[in-house]
This record gives sequence, structure tokens and C-alpha cells, in this order.
Amino acid sequence: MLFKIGDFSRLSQVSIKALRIYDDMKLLKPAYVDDQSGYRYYSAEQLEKLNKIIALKHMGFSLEQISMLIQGLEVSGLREMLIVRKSQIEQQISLEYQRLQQVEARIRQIEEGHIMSNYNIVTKQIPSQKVVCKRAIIPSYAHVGELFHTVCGAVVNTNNKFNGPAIAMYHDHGYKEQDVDVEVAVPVNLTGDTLEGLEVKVLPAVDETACIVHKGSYETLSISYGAIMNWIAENHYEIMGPARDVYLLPIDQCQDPAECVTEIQFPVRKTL
Amino acid sequence: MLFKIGDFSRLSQVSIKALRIYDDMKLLKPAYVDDQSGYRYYSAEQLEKLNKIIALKHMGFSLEQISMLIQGLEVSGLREMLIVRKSQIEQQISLEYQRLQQVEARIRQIEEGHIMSNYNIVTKQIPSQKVVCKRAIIPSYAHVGELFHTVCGAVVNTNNKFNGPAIAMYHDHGYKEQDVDVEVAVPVNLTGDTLEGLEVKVLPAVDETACIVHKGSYETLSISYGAIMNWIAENHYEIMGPARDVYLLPIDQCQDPAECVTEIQFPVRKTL
DNA sequence: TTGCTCCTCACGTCACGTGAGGTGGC
DNA sequence: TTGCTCCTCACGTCACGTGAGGTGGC
Repeated sequence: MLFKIGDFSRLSQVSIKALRIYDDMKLLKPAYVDDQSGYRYYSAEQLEKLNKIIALKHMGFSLEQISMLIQGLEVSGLREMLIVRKSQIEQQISLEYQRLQQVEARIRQIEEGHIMSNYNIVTKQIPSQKVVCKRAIIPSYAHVGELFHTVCGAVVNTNNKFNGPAIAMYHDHGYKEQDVDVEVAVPVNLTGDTLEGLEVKVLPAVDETACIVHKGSYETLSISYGAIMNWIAENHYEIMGPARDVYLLPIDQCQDPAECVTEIQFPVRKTL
Repeated sequence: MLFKIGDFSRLSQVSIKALRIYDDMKLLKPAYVDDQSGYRYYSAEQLEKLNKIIALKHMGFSLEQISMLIQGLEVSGLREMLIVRKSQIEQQISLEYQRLQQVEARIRQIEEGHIMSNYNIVTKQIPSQKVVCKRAIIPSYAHVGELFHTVCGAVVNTNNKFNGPAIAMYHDHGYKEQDVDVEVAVPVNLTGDTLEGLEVKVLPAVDETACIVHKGSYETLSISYGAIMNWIAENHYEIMGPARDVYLLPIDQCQDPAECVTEIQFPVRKTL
């Protein structure tokens, strides 16, 4: 008593196309194939094997993995695959959960009428980079430029090349108007040189930073700072280190502050 | 001050390939493209738009949806897309959560040493089907065969055709050895006839049933019943209606009970 | 004979990753 | 001039869905 593929498909609720693919992949060969017509015929017992395949698919295994699992793996291997699968699912759930929080935060904003805010904040990784840097306490933000001139000038006098946009890192806890503890860092290519008064080091990679691009004068910078800190709170992150301003345009080319483009980066971590 | 694609890629942590695709899709056209070389050049301000794209991607929108979202949709449209996205994410989370439970149940079984059990249990939908049926209280399971003969015999005498395997449904709550309340149903094609003593009706579709295939004699059926009920408990389902035995082989062709193949189906629902 | 079912290609899906093979820029 | 970067195809991914075009079975 054999079933044609259509009947077997109805019985099992698995599409004909899927059955043909399982045949091609040798996951489930029909009990009998007619030589002349090519018709596939399945036996009732094969429903059991098909059910195994479907059960494994419901757990999220790929067909290739199911092939392995069905071809009678030792128990230890089976256990290991299940454990790996388990942790993948857990990761996936936490990813979807983050998405949910972000989407919910947006919906809330719309309902409160702040339609356009926080539109452009992302998290990303920052790779490590070799930099020349100098840390100092300056009377006010306006003096950062001078620090950059010192550092850049020293670099230009060597055979080093700039290797990315300049960075300012703010080491104070919280906001300060005066006596700002700032570290200025300029990415450079390979160097053996030591530069007087300057440190050459590797800024470590940061796993996750929340970023916003700020356009225009430094006076409106606090708006962007406000937006990003709000976002961090709304999305259940916490700040894990000093904020960075990344000057996307070369400092000397940015006479008009309205033309400046800065990316603000906050190292963050999901709160637990 | 423009960036070549490689620099812009490093700045944004978005791959060159992705940037080229966003260009092709008109999601993010470079600020300038050199006619002769085809080189793409991006401005610093474009980082902001790119960040929007990435932020939307993190929320799980497709590139096509992002196109729409970025091209300044009215607020109501935006809100609606967010709400749809939210419910999709919620569904996805609940799917992954079910997977997790199934995988965890398997791991637990291995650790308790029951390696091979519950290997072949799936949930699936059952479509509605038109059947001829008869319900009766019979002295014991062994008498189900007689009921089938009555029903099948009556059908054969008409111009109806069988349209799938025969079904027995058990209406008792819990297990009974004697005086079993059973309904026998045989799927048929279109019919206008009424058959004396028999009911013609449509068995409604079932959203979710837990299924196991049982091979061999009816005496070992209780093992399969035990396995499936165990699985239902382990995976946090509850039973929502009468169990069905589906006789995959035509009843008259199954003289030797060891050759019989039966699928047991329990209507179930996730417990909340 | 007429539908119905089955067969085998072949293309599309989604957002890239990864070459191949060739050219521009400092 | 030599690397390095950029360019445009083109193929692969994963598990099917969906035709096109043709044949078998009752």
C-alpha cells in the first residue's frame, strides 16, 4: 500500500515541493520510484521518518543538520548539537527583544508627539586604532582646537600619515563647563617614533557604541548629547566609558562651524 | 571634503558591498560619482542618513521598507509600520521561545538517559474534511473494526469515493477499558446522499495537533499514547479535544496487526 | 478521450559575501 | 612603476514557491 506524492503530502501536511527536495537531498527517499514515469511512491511507515524531519525543522535545524541528526549520530554529538542550538535560540531571542524595545520606543515617541527625534541613532562596534594622543585639562571646550593643533603639528613633522578622523574623549563624569578633562587622539599609520610630550598608543576596540551625527556649530552639540542620552535610557543601555567626539572633517578645513560634522559616540552596554 | 567608499565604509562600519547595494537601490546615492572612473564619493553629512538606514535595519525592516520609511512617509503611515513590525517581532519571539522549550526538553531527556523517546512527535494543522461517520459506545477497543465495516460497507454501496484514511475519535475524558465512546469517520468525496443510520458532516479543521505515528499491534498503542501525552506536558501544551487514531492503511488490507500503521493526533494548544 | 496528477527544469526570494578580471590614483 | 583601491559582472546562500512545458494513469 503506497501513496502517491500528492496523497502523502496531504497526509503529512508537507508540500510536494518539500518532499521532492528531501528526496534530492537523500533525507527521505520514496519507498519506490517508478522507473518509467519517475513517479514517487511513499509507504505509510515513512510518515514517521518525515515527522522526525519536521520535528527537527520546528526546532530550527537546517536540512543539512537534520541529515546528520537522522543518520544516527552518537548521543554525545546529538547532545552537543542541541546545546549549540539552544544557545543560538537564546541569542536570537535576545536580538528580537532588543528590536522590540527599539520599535516600542519609537511608537511611544510618536504617541507623545516627538516625531522626528532620535531618528538617526545607531549602535556599532569600533575597531581598535593606533593613535597619537595628548590628555589635558582645558579651561573650556573652545580650547580643544589648540590641543589638536599641537598634536597634528607634531605628527606632520614626522613621516607618519593620518589614518582617520581626529577624536576627542571626555574623561569627566557628567557635564562640565570649565576645566574639562579631555584627551585628543589622532589615528596614525605605523610608527616607531616617539613624539615629545605625546603618547603613542592603541585605542582599544569598543564592542558597542551608541552614535549620533551632529551637524553644525558646537553650540547646538548639547541637543545631540541630550538626544543620545535619552535614547540610551529609553533603550535600556548604560554608559560604559568616556564619550568621544569624532571630527569627520579635517579640523583645519572647518573654518565655519556651521559646516562641521561630528559624530558623538558613547560606549554602552545593555542593562541586565 | 569627500570620502572614497573604503574610507566611508571604515567610518560607518558598513561594508563596501552594502554601500554599493544602497546606491543601486537609491537608498543612499553617493554625493558624487566620478564619470570616468565610476568611483563613488561620500560626504560626511551622508553618515547621518546612513545611520538612519542602519538604525532601521537593526529594528528588522527590509531595505524596501526602509526606502519607504526614509522617503518621508506621513506620521500615520510610520506609526502603522512600526505597529506591524512590533507584532511581527512578538510573533517571532514566541516562535523562538517554543523552539527553545522543545530543544530544552530534548536535552533534559538525554540527561535523564531516555535517549530515543519522543523523537518523532510533531505538531501540524489538520484541514477540514467531509466525512461519513457513526458514533457509538462499544464494549472495548477491539470492536472498533466492526463499526468501520458498517460505515465503509454503506459507503461502498453508493457512488461515493473514499477520500483519505479512516479516523476513529475517542470522546471519553481520560482512558477507558470498557464502554468506549467512539466516533468513526471516513472521508468521502462530494455526496448528496444520506445514508441510513449514518451522519454526513464536515469535520472542522484543527489549528494544531500533536501527532505520533504508531507502527504495529494495537496492544502497544498505549506506549505511543504515553509518549505523546508526556511530550504534550513537557512542551507546555494542553489537550483541546478528543484524540484521533488515523488508520493510514486501508482497514481491510491490514490483516496482520503488526503491519498496521496508525497516526495518533491530539488537538492541542500552547498553555498561556 | 478528458481531466487530474506527476515529472523535470528554471527562475525568484533577500541582503549581501566572495571571487574574477580589469582599471584608476598616488 | 608598484601596490592599493576601486569598478562591474557573476555566482552562492537556504528551503522552498511558482510557473512552463510536457507526460503518465484512470
